[in-house]
Amino acid sequence: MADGRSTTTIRGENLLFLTDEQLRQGIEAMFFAYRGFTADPDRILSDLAYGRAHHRAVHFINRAPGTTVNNLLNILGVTKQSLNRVLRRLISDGLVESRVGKSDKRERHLFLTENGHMLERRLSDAQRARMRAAFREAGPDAVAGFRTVLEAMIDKEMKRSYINLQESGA
Amino acid sequence: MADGRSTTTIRGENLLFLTDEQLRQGIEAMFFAYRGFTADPDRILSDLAYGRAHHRAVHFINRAPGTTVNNLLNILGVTKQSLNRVLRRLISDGLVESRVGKSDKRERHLFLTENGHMLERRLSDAQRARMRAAFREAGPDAVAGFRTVLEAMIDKEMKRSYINLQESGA
DNA sequence: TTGGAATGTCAACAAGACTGACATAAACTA
DNA sequence: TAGTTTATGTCAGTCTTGTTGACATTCCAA
Repeated sequence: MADGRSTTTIRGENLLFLTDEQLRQGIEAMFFAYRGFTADPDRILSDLAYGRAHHRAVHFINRAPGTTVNNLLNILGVTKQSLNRVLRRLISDGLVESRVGKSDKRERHLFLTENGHMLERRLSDAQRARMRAAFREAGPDAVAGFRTVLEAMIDKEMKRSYINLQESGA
Repeated sequence: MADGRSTTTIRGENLLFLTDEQLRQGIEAMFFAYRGFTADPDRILSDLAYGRAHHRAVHFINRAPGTTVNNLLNILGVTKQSLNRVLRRLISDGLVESRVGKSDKRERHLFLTENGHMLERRLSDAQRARMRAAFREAGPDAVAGFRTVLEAMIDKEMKRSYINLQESGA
């Protein structure tokens, strides 16, 4: 399992891409790439004294306008106390609006304000720019593979949230 | 730039994979996949009251035994004070050994102890298991694309650290 | 030999995650 | 209708991990 050669060939297939060495390289690529992935938004956020938590909230509220706090909680995978601190700030700063639900008045539906949309745009433009450059450099086939592997790596528990989001966006 | 169709075709190429919609999907896949990527080690770490910072330190000390604190700093991209706290704990817990440099006594060279190696193995086994499952499911061509895109996403500043590491491991 | 640069340590603080306890309002249900 | 569950918010306290500032030690070069 850990000698790096145990899965070289099984039933005649060439499984060299499953060696521990290849997996280690994948792990390190993931580590460094994620740093790059967050670097540009992080710079914008730190100027505003916001953090990644605010970025995530703004991103998903933009993606699913009117989402409830509870739904956002499930997507972000944090506690309500943690999310609440972030939302409170975004609301008091006028970036997010919270509306009491019509059918169920316990729920709060979340929307970006005009200013919220402006920040979301700034952040996603920066993040997309790097992703676009990477996609262009790698080419369409590599991009397809990238997506395939990432989706296979998503936790089963989160897969539904991810799929719902993708479907709603198409 | 943001309407999702502006880069559809340039010079006759089919650049549909560079639309804002495709980029957004890549961004969300990256977000959810990274959560999966860290989930298994995180569970092990929380039992031991360690965090991701400890995992990262143990990983890279294992990859480059005898590395100096300064070198580790560059790889991890945190301040020396932040790393120091993590290292102090790992050293006092007997997972990492720090040896004063022979030629330059200001430097500390870092090594995993027997126990350090055991923890590293537990963590990387867990992380590799998920990566292996994803790789196997996606197949070798997708894995190649995955690596290509990730490497194109790494910050220029960090590219050298990444390359050095990859070369040292081959 | 002395002053600056490199390296590492300690202290204090902040963001953002966590748990636990509790309050409120609304919805559901027996 | 009374009691329970659900959704949300808040307070308090803790932990990890990032930050800056201050400082000690060591090395090297002017």
